[in-house]
Amino acid sequence: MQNANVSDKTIGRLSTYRRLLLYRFGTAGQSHIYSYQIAGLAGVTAAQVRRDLMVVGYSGSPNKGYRVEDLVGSIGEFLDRPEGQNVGLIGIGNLGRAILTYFSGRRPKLTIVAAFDSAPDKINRTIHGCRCYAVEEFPAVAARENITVGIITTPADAAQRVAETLVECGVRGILNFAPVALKLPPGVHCEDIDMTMALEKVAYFARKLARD
Amino acid sequence: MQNANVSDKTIGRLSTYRRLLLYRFGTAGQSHIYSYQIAGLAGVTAAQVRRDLMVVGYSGSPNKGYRVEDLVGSIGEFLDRPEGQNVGLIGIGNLGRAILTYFSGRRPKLTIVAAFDSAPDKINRTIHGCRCYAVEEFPAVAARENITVGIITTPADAAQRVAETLVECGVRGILNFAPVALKLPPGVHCEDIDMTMALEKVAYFARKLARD
DNA sequence: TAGATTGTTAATCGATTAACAATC
DNA sequence: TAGATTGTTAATCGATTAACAATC
Repeated sequence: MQNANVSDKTIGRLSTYRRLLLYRFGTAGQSHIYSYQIAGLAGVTAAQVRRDLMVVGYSGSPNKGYRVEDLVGSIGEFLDRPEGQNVGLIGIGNLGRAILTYFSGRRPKLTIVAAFDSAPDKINRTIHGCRCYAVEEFPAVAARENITVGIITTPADAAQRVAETLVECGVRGILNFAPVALKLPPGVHCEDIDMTMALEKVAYFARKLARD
Repeated sequence: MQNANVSDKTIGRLSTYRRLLLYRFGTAGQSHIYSYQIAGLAGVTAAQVRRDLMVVGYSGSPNKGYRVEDLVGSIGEFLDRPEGQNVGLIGIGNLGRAILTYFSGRRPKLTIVAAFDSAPDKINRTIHGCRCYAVEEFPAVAARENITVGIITTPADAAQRVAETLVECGVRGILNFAPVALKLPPGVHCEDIDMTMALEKVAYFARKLARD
């Protein structure tokens, strides 16, 4: 298999490039784009962009750059599963609901097909087109809806237990908003988004920069 | 000035350690803790923890480890401004509202004191104890409330303009949820949280791991 | 062709890891 | 003391950057 281990950061940047191209393509509509133009939009170096794009196997043309349409297609072939992937969200609090709204229709190949919570008053409803279930129903729903990706927006103390359920049901990718380090077996990829940590970091550097 | 340039990642981990200690301290209540115990909770190595803690200038004791209470205090002295810092949020959409709720009362030294939007129907209200203003009022409110940190939850096309306003008003730290690379002058720290990118990354690796 | 770009290799940089000395 | 831990230095690792050859 080619490109057996591509850097986590490279995948992230490819996702960013594609979105910028889609946005740019819709408005400006230029047919070709240079690495330095993508770099300017994404806030990275042109060499970085070229190196990342080599990973997807799409070659640019010297002095003409990259064809926008083909490039978007190639990144899509590389990043997406053609038939799409279904996502389950666990934890229907304020953050969970915001994320349901945020991702609704944003990426055609990634759909949040079901949401789960342990509180009885939150289940058997529909939020932004997404059906809500009890956590106990996850195995059945995951199998029926073919859920391969999970988003955890539960409180910290419930996250580990939820993660274990997800893994047991065949989920290999987890986006974790709970502020705990999940203990997961090998073969499961977890991406953590810790908003409290991010805000404290920003506050620290703001304070430090203000002193100078 | 000692420790002139501490790694961005170190600051983030220190924030994580503190929260874990506060959580742990409240429930378990042990007076001392070893580096490997913190490491286990945070998902890093013990050597990493020791190196990070040296940055805050708090020394542990061989064979006894770190005093939990003193350690939390030392990290606080290092990370926080004693009188606290005020935060402004711009963009009162679903994500903005979720973040207002999420940070409400979570960190005593960091308070979101005002929210801003351009839509008339969203201003002059109070959401979770936070007053909402028109974006044009930002300079006046920021000066009055001493806002030094900004959270951007606007759509992508408004983010750069908003960021420039923040910087003009003396904000030195920005937490950016909009999926664009903000062009900022030196002396301003920006932390990006790109949820779409994170989900696409997770989906990619889930797909890749499922193939193996 | 000349010029500007792309693809590729070597050098640099920074953070992490591992090994060791110091300490209670 | 012996043992287990902490603080410190050197080695490793990986990603990024810079330099260069290839190409339209």
